[in-house]
Amino acid sequence: MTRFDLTAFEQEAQEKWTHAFESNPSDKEKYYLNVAYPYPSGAMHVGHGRTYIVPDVIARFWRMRGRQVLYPMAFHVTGAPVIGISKRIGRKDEKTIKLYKDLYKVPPAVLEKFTDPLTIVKHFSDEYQRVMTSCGLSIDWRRRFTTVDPTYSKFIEWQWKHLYDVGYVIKGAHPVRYCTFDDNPVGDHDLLEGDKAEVIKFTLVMFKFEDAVIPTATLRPETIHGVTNLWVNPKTTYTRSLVDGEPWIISREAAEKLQLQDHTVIIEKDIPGIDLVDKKVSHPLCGEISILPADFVDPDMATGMVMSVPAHAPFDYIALRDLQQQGKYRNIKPIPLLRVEGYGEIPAKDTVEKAGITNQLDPRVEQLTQEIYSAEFSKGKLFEKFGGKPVRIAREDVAQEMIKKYGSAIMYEFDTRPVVCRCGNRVKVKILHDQWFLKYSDPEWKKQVSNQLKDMALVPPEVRIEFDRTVDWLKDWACTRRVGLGTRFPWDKTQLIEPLSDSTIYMAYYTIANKIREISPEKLTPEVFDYIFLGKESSNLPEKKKLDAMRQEFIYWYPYNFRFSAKDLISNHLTFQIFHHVAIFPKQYLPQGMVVFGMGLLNGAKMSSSKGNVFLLEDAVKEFGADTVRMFLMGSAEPWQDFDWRNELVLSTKKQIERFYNSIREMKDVGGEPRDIDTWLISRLQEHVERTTVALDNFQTRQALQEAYIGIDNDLKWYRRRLTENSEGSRALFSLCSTWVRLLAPFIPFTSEKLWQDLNEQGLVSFADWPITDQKLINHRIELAEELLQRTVEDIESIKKLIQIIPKSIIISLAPEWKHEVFTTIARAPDKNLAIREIMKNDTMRKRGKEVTDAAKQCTNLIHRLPPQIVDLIATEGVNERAIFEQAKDFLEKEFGVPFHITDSEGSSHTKAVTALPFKPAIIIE
RNA sequence: GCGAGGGUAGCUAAGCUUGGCCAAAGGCGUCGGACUUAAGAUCCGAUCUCGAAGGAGUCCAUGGGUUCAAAUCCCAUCCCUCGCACCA
Repeated sequence: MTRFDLTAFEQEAQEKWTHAFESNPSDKEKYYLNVAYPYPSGAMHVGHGRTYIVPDVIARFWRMRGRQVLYPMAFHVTGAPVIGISKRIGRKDEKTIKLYKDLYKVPPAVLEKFTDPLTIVKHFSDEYQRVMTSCGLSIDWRRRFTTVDPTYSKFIEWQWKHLYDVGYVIKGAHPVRYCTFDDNPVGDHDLLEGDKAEVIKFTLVMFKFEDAVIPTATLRPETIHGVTNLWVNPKTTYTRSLVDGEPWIISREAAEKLQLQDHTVIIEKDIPGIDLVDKKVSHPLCGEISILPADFVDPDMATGMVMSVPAHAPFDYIALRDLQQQGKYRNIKPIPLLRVEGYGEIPAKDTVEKAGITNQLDPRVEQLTQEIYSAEFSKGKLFEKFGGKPVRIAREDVAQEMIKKYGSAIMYEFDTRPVVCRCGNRVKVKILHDQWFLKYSDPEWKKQVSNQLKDMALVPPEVRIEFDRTVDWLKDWACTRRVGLGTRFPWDKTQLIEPLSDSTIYMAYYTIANKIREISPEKLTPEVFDYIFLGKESSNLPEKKKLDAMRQEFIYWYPYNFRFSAKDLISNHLTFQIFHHVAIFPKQYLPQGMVVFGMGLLNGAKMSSSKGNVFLLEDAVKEFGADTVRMFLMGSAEPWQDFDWRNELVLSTKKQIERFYNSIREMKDVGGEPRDIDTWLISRLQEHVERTTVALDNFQTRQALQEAYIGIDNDLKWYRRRLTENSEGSRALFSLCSTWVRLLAPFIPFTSEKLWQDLNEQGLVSFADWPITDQKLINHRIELAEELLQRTVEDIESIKKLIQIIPKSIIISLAPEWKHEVFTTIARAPDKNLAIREIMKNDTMRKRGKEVTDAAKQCTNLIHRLPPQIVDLIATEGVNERAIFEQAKDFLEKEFGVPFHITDSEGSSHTKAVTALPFKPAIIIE
């Protein structure tokens, strides 16, 4: 007998599988599923494992159900991360070296070559394939590619030509976070500090000052009507600068910033802030006012000069109050300009006084500002003399008017500061020109995507809302980059197509990836792809025969049935890919469905390579075996839920597999005659098959495992208990073995393959027929009988435990016929509360009086406690309780070691006997 | 802040869509027993409280409400996770 040895099973199965999952078009109906391909810049951890094992289980399930299944894989190597990694390794950055050497276990000789970014992705692509294979993923590896293959680039060029032709690739200007030291835009991950900072658009209100202007930045241009003064920080040095030829008074920081925002700036001279105090400025909308000193003014915020609206801005109010308390500027009064529900005439005054703020540097002032800002924006209305419009409308109108008439400009600034690049340099806002966008804002395009979403299956259904919202919210997407790996942007060869934009329709590329390699890249003109994917004929197509084969393959596989990915990609990739599909492919080739995954935890904490909190997939496979890893990952949570990897739990999964293996090996050769309990076992099995199938149909891997493993295992426990002495069961067990192995084959394919062979079944279990439910084998009568027996045994056990006497005999006392009538009447009644009237219409019942009403109450109670199917069965088919207990007498006496008597409760002298109910006989222990 | 999801016994996790099968599945842990020279493994049993009869009491983030009946429906509050774009 072969011992349980997962490693041996793995080796055996791998040999048989070498080319088994290479999939070509056939007569069978297809099932095409794919996953977001990995970016191979590091080793796989168990979180990745689940991402690829879930689709594998589904692939194996449908393969067994007779579909032609395609599960392909490729590698996304586009983008900048590996560039950074290779640089860091090049300059011997300790943290990086440690990560790659110790955690990812890259041999020193290989690590040396990691100064070349392509070597990194090549190394880890191979490793990914090796580890994925060791997990038993049924992937067609002939279709593997990377996104920097010349052939793939040709495909991307074709895709982009289409997008361009329909006007979805556009050019424009765009404010970005920019590091002047790196001379590059910076993303969140490039930031040391300020990763939540957003770029905000300010209006510069231009105040006339001598021969120059003082620009003050504001989000609330409509409050110009309430300006009483300007603020200057007396402790800061300002500049007089020529901005586009016009003299502006701005902070030193502002001068630098404006240069990045399409202005030419020449600093003429410094002006100490103190020198500006008490000077006069004017604006047509508020007249002449003074510049006052205030410490809260930040020279690094926009222009470094602020206009003051003390009636509506808490900062302004407090600063002014502080000055006035010193006896200065007593003549300046806050000028209200709008009314907002819930506040008095001067909202800033109300809130500041209510909060008891005494100092302009109090951190709470920031909160108050936010509060008033949103209240006024949503509910505020300007006074009649200023037009009477709601604030949200007036704001836009005034800004427009100022730009048109009063020389206002736009300035971009962060909402929170500081924002610091990884290089240590301060990040600023720069307006990028020649920036290319994908026009996701296009209403028509959005509409097509929404419509397609309606036709798609989304798993779990809750994510639909999130998709809809994403489509709604999506703005234009900057789609080119200056650094990284990838395909050159066709309309500006100095730029590259950005990684999230070159990975949107590659699922179509998989269908031809193995064949297109035979054609040299330079022959792959857009016309070639037009033919393959869109069926568009044109003259001089090269290698027509091969193209035809590819066209056939595309038509066969496309559209894909399901795409799998983690939930964090909903707001970008998963939605992008629908955009691109609807823009390029006709309706019949558009995506059919998506399955969204949860995250992975390790011992309760989020898995993260950078924090070292990872468990490598390869180590897991070596330590526990591939089947164990698979079964654990599939069984611990449904795919869309977060799962938590804990070694001790994984270990118990391994024991379960071993128990399964041993069970099958013990049961397969048993040859006794089948009896009622075998009928029961096989009947129950039908239901487990049904439920497992439904669960997998719905991608519920956990639910499926509970049915297919625990459900059947529990039945077997009862079955063994019910066997008479010296019996190991019957030959019915063989059919259970065969079914059971197939049910678990998608989850634990290695062990299943081994057992399938032991059962002397033909071929690979990976391609065996998925079990189907046989209605003829379902026997409700016997199931009901066992149910009654199980419940009675449980009751006896719990009574025995409670009364602590050593029983000499046990009497099962059955309910009389009239109680069955009561039970049935109530069970059938649509309104259980009215059933008692129905019963009392019967003369013989009425004569029994209170006895009947009591029984009715008890029956109603019992009916509510029993599963509805059971109640139905009792009511429709009835139960011959006496026969059941007589037949099980031997079993019961064996179980409890005392003689059993089956009697009728009617006429019994035992006080307990009256408690007998249908399906709940009275139990008398003596 | 905005958007989405979630809070269930020592832990983990079903169930809540379609209120009564719910003291609430399964797993882990813990305790007891069997086996064993012992340990481990395995198997059996127990695991909210009370109870010498299968029952009762309290419970499913918190506080209200609807209902004969609520973990499940409604309202409010508190807490947690994820996404928010030039990044795979």
